[in-house]
Amino acid sequence: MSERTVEEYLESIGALEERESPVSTSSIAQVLEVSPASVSEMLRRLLRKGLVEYHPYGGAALTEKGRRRFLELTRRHRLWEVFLNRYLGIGWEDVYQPACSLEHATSDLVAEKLGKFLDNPDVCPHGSPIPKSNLKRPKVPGIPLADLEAGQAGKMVCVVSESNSKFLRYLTSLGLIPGAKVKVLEKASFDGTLTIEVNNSTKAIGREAASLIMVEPV
Amino acid sequence: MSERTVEEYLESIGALEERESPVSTSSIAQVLEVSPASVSEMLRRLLRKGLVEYHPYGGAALTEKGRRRFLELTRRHRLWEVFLNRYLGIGWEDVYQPACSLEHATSDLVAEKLGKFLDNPDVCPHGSPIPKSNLKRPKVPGIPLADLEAGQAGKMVCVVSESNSKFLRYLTSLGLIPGAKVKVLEKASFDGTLTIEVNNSTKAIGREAASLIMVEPV
DNA sequence: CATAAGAATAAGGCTATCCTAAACAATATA
DNA sequence: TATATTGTTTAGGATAGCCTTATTCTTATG
Ligand SMILES: [Mn+2]
Ligand SMILES: [Mn+2]
Ligand SMILES: [Mn+2]
Ligand SMILES: [Mn+2]
Repeated sequence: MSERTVEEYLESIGALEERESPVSTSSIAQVLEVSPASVSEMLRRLLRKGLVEYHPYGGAALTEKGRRRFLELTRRHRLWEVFLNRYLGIGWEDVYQPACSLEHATSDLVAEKLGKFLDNPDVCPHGSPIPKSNLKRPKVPGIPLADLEAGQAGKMVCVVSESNSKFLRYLTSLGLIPGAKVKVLEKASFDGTLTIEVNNSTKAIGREAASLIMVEPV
Repeated sequence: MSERTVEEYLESIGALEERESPVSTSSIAQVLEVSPASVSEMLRRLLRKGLVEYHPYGGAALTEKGRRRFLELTRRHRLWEVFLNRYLGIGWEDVYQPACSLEHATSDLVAEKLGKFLDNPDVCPHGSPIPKSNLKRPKVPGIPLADLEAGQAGKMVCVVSESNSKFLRYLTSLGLIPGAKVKVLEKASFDGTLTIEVNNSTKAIGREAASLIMVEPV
């Protein structure tokens, strides 16, 4: 019985709910790289288990029970990311995949002890908030860097696409890591390409990429 | 596809090979709590994958490839046990189960970094040797405590039944943990029950239990 | 050596998860 | 509003694992 599969579905749905609610079959299919037909089938199964609300052709939403499970998993995922990064020295661009496996192999006891060992950190290496043991849904903070105007400055808080190694390596090369100070020098009115200043050096970044970076304006 | 299942089979077979070679269908069935028929089927599957040698009615043995996979998994399992025990403070009686899940969720990179972080320990919390990265099969050291004669003394090296929490808690209560000095004061000729001295106190232990404790005679 | 007991496999079935192709619903567009 | 496009579900089928029951091997024993 692959409990694992159910958990991956819950995680996708939970993450997608930040942007889209209810969540469409096709979004889930895309994230999980699975056919829409398989998703339909699974949604019926999750409905029977009381993990999602679901009306055919109407999309899905986590129930209270599903949401709790989702936050538990997110907490575990991000705690492992912190461990892998801080203690094993694995770069932020490579922690997502291993954490995505480890999260499913983590008992309540291990999760609790791991949290204590790491001193219950507030954020993962990508800057995303770690749900507390009380399992309140944490607020993703900040606004997209792409939304700043020329002249505005901000402090980077987190990145949205945590599993894309190539993108994260690219950000590292720009000096764009959580906590970095960014100032927008110019914003192309044509396509929104930004000229920014990070660490006293000037860089360019496309609108698409800049929309995945969350900053707190200062 | 549950790679996990294949791995559990390899681990059982590898462990059983210490005592029995080739390994019988029924032993595997017993360890994995699965029907003999299921084992037969799985052995054919492992054969096709080149992980075991297998002749119907003739039992199974790991191939070179299977053995390598087995040692890799054993190494991961025991490294996690060390981590759980040493850093998360989970007792030796409770580390087996979580490690048995984590081992399957451990990439080569994480295994290597974890080994380094832990300083490549030689043994797990139960005293069992941890295969090195070079994957040579380590020798289980010592002889059963049950084989000592009255008057003989030894140093405990490891325990054989690592997943039996109740047994391990019992040993803890006797002061029998790896490294402990034991002296056999008496050995009942009737059923081999031992009277032993550990930590300057006298205890009794049955032959059955004493046969699961490995000691180095001194 | 014949046979009974025990071990292993074969046969037939079940569920979870995935797929493709076909049918159907919702929506956007003319 | 009719129609084309797009999204979703159904139908039908596959595979991995597991089970139970029946059959076939192997081995121990008289
Ligand atoms: Mn995962
Ligand atoms: Mn993260
Ligand atoms: Mn395991
Ligand atoms: Mn151990």
